[in-house]
Amino acid sequence: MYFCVNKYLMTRSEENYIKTIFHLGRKGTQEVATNAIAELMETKPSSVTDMIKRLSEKDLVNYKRYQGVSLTALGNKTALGIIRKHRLWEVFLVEKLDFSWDEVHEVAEQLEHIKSDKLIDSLDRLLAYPKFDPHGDPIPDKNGGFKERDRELLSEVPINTGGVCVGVKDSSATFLKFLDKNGIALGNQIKVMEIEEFDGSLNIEIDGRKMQISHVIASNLYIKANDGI
Amino acid sequence: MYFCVNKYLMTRSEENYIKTIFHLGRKGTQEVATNAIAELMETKPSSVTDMIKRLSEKDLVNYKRYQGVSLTALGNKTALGIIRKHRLWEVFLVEKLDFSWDEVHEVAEQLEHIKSDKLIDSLDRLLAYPKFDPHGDPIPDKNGGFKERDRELLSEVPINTGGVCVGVKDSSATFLKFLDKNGIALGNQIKVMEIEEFDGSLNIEIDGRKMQISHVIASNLYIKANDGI
DNA sequence: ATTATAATTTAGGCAAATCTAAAAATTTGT
DNA sequence: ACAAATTTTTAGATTTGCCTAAATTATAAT
Repeated sequence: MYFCVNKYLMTRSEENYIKTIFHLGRKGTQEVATNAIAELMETKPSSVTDMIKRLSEKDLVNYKRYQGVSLTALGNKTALGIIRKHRLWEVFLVEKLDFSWDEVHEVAEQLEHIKSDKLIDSLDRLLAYPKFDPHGDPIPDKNGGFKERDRELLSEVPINTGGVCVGVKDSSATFLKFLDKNGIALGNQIKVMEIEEFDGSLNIEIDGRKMQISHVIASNLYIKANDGI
Repeated sequence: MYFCVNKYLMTRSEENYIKTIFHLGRKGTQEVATNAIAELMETKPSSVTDMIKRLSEKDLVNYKRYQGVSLTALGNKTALGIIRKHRLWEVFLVEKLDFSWDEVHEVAEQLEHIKSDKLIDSLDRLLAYPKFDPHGDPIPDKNGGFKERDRELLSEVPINTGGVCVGVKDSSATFLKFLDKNGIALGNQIKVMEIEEFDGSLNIEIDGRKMQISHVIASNLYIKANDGI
């Protein structure tokens, strides 16, 4: 068993690398490329190599030169701890401090590095143990466990499918503000009425109101299909 | 007027130095000594000198070699901003997350460096604009204004004086736990019954209950004298 | 299969924030 | 007032985390 010896010894930067490697590792199942990390973190590949070596020393990642990198069990647990904190803080900001969902990310990026088990567990309790963050992403529990919700991209479902909007794939402020402007929010009932062959845009009915959205938009919205359809 | 150009460009370490210089500057009205800063921050005088030069470059402190250091108007405003954040977070931890008053300091030391005006102003609102933190220290408002509450050390008041316990001078966990163990808390009515000549210890009546406390304890408790006594 | 291209790593350097050891300035004691 | 003690600063080194430029390895193309 791991005793998280280094849990409180990690620097901010190390934590950010672990988080990034976790996110990139989700997509493909294979090793994460140095360049991919560098691009996402807006840093240089050489800096990434430096850091990977340090993380490797600490047994947070598996690393062989030129072969990419992957999280160890300890690294994975660490990542889930950071993501838990990030998402709980996001819920706090929206629920308790009236932030909008496009404002939370930046502040949560700072708050996720605060080190105190008691703090985060108390926050969890204050928020009544939420299962999802404001963008519909699942919040790991204190042991790092979480289940991906059963959901599909709106762009992937057939005509006449309806469901509840439960999440966004792109959670950039730009996209979220666009959704606000167009009255699209989590919890809305969405039904696909028609798909335009020409450009893939969709005619949808959202909470009774008809509108047209581009394929790009649809491919960034998750819905949970209604039962029995 | 200052436009706080550097407000969001300050490092954690710089902020900690500014805070320390502020606290040391309160006591005596004169310049703060390098050694005093080093001792309080548990660092070496040479490190302090280095940092002071950097702070001086940024116009946060007045500095002349060998002459000690003092905050500029900008430095003072910066310090008050950090203290505001620290104390608001302490209130949050106690009021919303059920921390005890001896547990808040460590976590608040981390939270005080989070950079977001919206965050701290919303927090202020959530907490209903508290005027004092859990140790009875005043919380600066968003412009840095605050008034020291009218209060006296219990050790300084004459026999038969009574008042409400409104603060502690030493807010170390050790002292606070001692107070908890002995049932002394902010809000208690305290009256000085007798002062022992030999060692300066005090017989007091606290919320109706009689007890004896040492001079050291009394010199770390603030009371607000009852009106009309 | 060999070359061209792309990805990754190494080498060497820089800034922040710290340290130790030594030098310089100030303060104190008599 | 002058030597001794104390305080403060300088000089030079270290660690983290980043950079650029050059070298190395892997991958893709013909």
